Amino acid sequence: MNFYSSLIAQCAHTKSVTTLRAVHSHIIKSGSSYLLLGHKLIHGYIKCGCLADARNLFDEMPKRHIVTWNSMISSHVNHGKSKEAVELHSSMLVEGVLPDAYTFSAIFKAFSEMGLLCSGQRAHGLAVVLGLEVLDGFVATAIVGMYAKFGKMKDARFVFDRVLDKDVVLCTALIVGYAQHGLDRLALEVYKGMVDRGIKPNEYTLASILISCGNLVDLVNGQLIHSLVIKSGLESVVASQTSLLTMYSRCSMVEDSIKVFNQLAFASQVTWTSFIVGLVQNGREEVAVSIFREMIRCSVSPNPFTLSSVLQACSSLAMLELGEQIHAINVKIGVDGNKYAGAALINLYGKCGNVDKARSVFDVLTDLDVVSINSMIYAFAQNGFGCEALQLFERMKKLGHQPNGVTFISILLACNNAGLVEEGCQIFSSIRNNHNIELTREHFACMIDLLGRSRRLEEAAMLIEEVRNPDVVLWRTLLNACRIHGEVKMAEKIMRKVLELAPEDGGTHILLTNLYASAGKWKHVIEMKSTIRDLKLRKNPAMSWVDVDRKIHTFMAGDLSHPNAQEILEMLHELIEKVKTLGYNPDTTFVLQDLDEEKKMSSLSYHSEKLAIAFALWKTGGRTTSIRIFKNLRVCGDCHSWIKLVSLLTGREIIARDAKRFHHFKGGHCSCKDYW
DNA sequence: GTAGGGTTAG
Repeated sequence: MNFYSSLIAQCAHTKSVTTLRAVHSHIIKSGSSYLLLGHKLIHGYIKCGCLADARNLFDEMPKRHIVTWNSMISSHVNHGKSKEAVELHSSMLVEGVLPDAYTFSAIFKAFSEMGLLCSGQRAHGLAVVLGLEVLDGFVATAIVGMYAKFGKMKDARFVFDRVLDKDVVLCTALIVGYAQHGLDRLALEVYKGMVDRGIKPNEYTLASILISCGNLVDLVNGQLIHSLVIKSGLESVVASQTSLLTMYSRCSMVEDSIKVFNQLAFASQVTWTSFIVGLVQNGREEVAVSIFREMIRCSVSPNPFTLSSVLQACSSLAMLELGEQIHAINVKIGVDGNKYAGAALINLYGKCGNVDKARSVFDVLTDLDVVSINSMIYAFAQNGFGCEALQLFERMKKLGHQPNGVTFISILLACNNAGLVEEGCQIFSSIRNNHNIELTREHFACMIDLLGRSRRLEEAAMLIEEVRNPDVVLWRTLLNACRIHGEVKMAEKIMRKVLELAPEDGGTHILLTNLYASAGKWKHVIEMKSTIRDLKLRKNPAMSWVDVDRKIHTFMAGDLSHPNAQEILEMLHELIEKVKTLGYNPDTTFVLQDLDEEKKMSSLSYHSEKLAIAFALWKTGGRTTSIRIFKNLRVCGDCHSWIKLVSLLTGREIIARDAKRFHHFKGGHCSCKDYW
């Protein structure tokens, strides 16, 4: 018997499973009783990490000791098998074995991981009855940790306060709970209390309290803790360094977080990620991208946190190509079902006009939530896919996800961009009846735009009256609607309002100038232009750019300085003549200058988007099926009808992003259905 | 013969 015992102990120590299994079968053959050796074998299997072997043997045991129950439960919790741990715990109670302090210290974590609050509360009750709740520090910590995970901080605090012999681990558990639920002042208070009582914080405590300092943008305390980290000799501990980085970047001290990162001896996956996250949050996207590349070079694999963050950077920088590479990484490391990385990818593809790709990312997400669904609705909305947005909106409700304020902004934008006026009105009134959603300025802006553009100007104006302190953006939205419908009188009235709010706003002056110009009121145009000059307001020059063979080519209206200007002009004139045979008739009302008809015509021909498209068609020959152009202002009506015909003529898909939205031109039609 | 706490996200 002793011989077997020492053999098992040796196997457990060296973690040699094969030998352990051999010893196990030897014991069976020898006919020895399991009563004593079985427990030893189970512990051996657990030490080797073979929970399945341990469980099989455990189930065969005629009598099971509390120590073995505890080991079985805690090892399952530690291996992320909380479901099995909870089941074991129930069978233990059914067999009439009372839990002890060891059982409790393990089982509460399993309850919180399984989201079983009621079971946790029942177990807490039992711990009270057995007198183990606050007398044993381990048990108290486990209970505090469980309530903290459920966000029940009052319950956590209630248990904490009654523990007489508090130690650093118990205090840290409470601090972490507060920090993770935004109760950072309470976290600091507990921290101060523990220090006053002479309990020395360790790396776990400092890592958490730094996060609270960051959340509070409390640089003073943050720096104080930083010096404590150094004094305690914890500089080489990764977690405290990670928290330091995060603290500095939340306090907008990017340079300090870069300094911490550069001084690190070792960076874990989480450290790299935290650094990248901080850089993106502080608008340092380029640096974030280069750090990400370095992380990959150092063979540190990214996780969904990293990927979603660097994808955000790609979105801001419109780096579609890098985004596509990251998409490939998502698939490769098997996180393409992750909602965080997925939502970031959907945002990127949506922003770059690739709705099909956004949709294919969305379709493989495993765990949908409101935010990831919102991303997809927004991608549809941005690109004028109104019906698809509405369908998804219906589906989300059927799946039991409550739409939030962002959902409604996206869905109203979808209605707006697709000209779905009635649907938009219906949804808007449904938000009014839904008391869970607070109507914001953005909802009103969308609705005013929708009504205004469909010529329901009075209704739009009434809506503005409902907004408390309406801002320039709202008035300007209405002003733009007046411009579209040539409502000069109303526009002048609104103009006065706008100039009260923002007397030197350039955009407003330009809007009114354009309105006068399209109504042919050239006298007023001249007056406005001199006002604009006096105010030193400059209109942004119209500009388009196109990415051909990974190089960006920029075009300004009438600007023929491109090295290939000759070829571009030839292509442009050829296109114009060809689309004329398809019915294109240059519409000079879009020329906002008082020129004669012929000059107007040539000014129209050299709009920046026409130049960019002509260039892309010439440069790519027949190589690509789609062309993507970007414009800083809105695409004009003449160019819009011209591009539609060019898409028909050349059989290419032309995707244009203007200042407001996407236009997908294909086979002579545009996704905006001529409503924008 | 067993046990408790940490850092990254729209």
